[in-house]
Amino acid sequence: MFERYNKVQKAVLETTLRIINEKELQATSMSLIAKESGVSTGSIYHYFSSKEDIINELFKGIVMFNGEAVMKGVHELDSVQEKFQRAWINYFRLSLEYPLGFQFIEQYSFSPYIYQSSKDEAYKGGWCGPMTKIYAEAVQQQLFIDLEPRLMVQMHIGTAVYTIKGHLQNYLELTDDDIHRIIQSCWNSVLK
Amino acid sequence: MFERYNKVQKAVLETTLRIINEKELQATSMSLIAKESGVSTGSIYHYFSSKEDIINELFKGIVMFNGEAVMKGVHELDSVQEKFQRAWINYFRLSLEYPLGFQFIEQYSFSPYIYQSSKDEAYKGGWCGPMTKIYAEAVQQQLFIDLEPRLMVQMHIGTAVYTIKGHLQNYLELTDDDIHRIIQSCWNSVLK
Amino acid sequence: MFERYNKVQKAVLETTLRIINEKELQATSMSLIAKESGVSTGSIYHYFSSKEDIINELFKGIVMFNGEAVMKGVHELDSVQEKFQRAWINYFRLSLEYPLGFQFIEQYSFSPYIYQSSKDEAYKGGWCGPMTKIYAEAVQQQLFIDLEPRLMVQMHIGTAVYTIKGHLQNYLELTDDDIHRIIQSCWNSVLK
Amino acid sequence: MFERYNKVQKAVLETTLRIINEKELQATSMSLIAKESGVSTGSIYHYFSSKEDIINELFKGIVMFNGEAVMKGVHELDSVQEKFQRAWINYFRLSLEYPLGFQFIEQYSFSPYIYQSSKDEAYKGGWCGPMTKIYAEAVQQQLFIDLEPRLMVQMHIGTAVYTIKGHLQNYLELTDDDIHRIIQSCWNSVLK
DNA sequence: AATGAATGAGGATTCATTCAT
DNA sequence: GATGAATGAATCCTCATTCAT
Repeated sequence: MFERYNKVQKAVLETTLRIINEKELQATSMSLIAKESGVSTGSIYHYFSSKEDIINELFKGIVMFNGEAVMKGVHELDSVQEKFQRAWINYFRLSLEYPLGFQFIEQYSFSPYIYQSSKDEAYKGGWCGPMTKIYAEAVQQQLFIDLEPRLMVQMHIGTAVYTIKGHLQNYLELTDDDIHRIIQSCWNSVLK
Repeated sequence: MFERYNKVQKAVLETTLRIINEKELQATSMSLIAKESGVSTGSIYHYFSSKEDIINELFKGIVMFNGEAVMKGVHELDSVQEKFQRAWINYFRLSLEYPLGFQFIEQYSFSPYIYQSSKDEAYKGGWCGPMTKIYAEAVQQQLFIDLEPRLMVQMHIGTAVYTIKGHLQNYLELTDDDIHRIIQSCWNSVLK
Repeated sequence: MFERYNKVQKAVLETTLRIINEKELQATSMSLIAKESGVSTGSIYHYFSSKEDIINELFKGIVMFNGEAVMKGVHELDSVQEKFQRAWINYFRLSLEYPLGFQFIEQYSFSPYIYQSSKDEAYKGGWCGPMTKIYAEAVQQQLFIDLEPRLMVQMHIGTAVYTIKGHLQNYLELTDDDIHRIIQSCWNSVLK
Repeated sequence: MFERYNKVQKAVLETTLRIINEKELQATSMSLIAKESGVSTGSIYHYFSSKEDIINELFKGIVMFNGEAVMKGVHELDSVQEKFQRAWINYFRLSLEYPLGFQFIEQYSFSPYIYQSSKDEAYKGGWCGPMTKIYAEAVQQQLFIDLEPRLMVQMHIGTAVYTIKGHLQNYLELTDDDIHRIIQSCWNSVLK
């Protein structure tokens, strides 16, 4: 997930992601990260300027990774519906394959711990922009009702996030069939 | 919001809710709560057993309050669609009127800081159970497609939460019209 | 020396003064102060806002104390020469009786660790101002040569400080006779 | 100022002197010295055995340099008074020309950070010994009162140091005239 | 019941020093 | 000789909790 980083940074980021999911931010101490990653605190501070920096780098790294994964193979497709389906399937698959990344983004994307600059940078490399374009295209083709594309995307992100969260909390089943039906009902929900 | 509690507890809970929204959990220290609520730390520990206890009591208190508010006036209505609409409108109104409570629940409902027992207790007094019953009724009446009611509810909670979040973060507009259209698309999304 | 402070503050200030003389500022850690003063670090931070604050309070406390001691009994005297002699004798006695305070002021009165506000506050309660007045009086009475009083005071502070320092470092003897002769030569040095 | 050292040592010593005057000892980290001097930490440790060693070398280097400068041209002069005046003028000029060296010596000559061996070595190469000889000569010629020469030198070092300090702190003016008058009053202060 | 001073373990971070390259 | 990444003990400081008053 953190292929663009060097070995030490990768170890730190992966360890931090794991601990933060188990224990929350406040219980994720630098000394714990050091111990579990096998990197000394001194070295961590050689590669990251602060604990905040680690969290922000984590955020940006995951968002970038997700951005590529969600849009993978989407642009070669023809119809808006195919793109819509492929992108959302990608999103569900990704989230279920990398639940730690999913939960981290969910917990911290609205946190003051994440700098505005990280959010801005993330927006550029993330998938929300491209997804919004697909919806805009659907509106233009008069497939979708005349709602703000950003609003529709936000609605469906919510749908996806909450069903995935319910599943990861062992509260809901989520078969491949379920996923297809959820995506289908998202499509239907804004169909003209 | 915390009418069932005594004066001191109310002051502590309201102060904590305010600070935690401004500053995050880790920056919400007991001494700050004491100072801002005008209650000494000693007294806080007389009414709450720990900081975790305050957070959990906050969680339960808000969920209970929401449970009543969302289901207000719903059961006197006749048709499933009327109940569906009323409940969701209640939810949007409530969330926009009490954004602090909304954001707190969003941030902490999946947090390890909230005990399982609080979540269980919350489930009983919250609105998810009653809402699920409405959906089950709709399935039974063959209005809705044959999906697990809990899954559908979860989908629509996500839709509502994410549009409200987007609005509270100044990222989306959310007029009364928008809210009605969102609720309508939720209805359409699972319509047979 | 720190009678205006409470018991805990007094213990902390006295301990800090002792350690800082033995070991220097950088080796005077909060944990060492805590251990040696018998006050926990938490309590220290209850009474002082930071390590800097301790050092500054120490500075102000000593300067105030010295200000009173040096000028004790001076203003009831008649002639300028009597005032001059009494004040300087007071200064030598004080410095030899409280060598820790003397050395601290010497080491840190020019340090960036001491806030300008502390220095300003110290100037008001210290003895340099009153001493300068005595010199100005001597100039006015045409006893002293026509040099800036502040410059003459600074010269004689240097004389006193360096002879005391030399003595405290076991480098010079400093009998009562020596002190009288030093004060006499200061008097002579600027005599008209 | 550090001509006897090699290029790397010179760069390290000059950089350290500059930083230590700007920031104090505790803020003068090895990594900062390395960065600002353009010498890697590894290399610094090749030429100096520790941080203490740098500080001590600095101390010795400056004292040696001062020793030569203060006594420059003194011994070719005939009368004691000429030697006295020349030496003290040299000292004032030197201090005002190299304020960093002056302030460093002032701050650290009494510090535990400087080894006794450095102080001893400094004494041999410094100017205090030769200056004391001039005073002893004056006593012998019955020009000066019968005080210990070392005591008198110490008195006048104090006078010089404090007036220079006052000037460097922007607290006192110090014209050439002032300097001459100060030296004259030192002479007068111990004149028989 | 109410207070807030006292505690001290644990937090993030720094930095002199080492050592593999 | 030269480099600078790596180390981890030690730094200042915070904060949940206790308890004497």
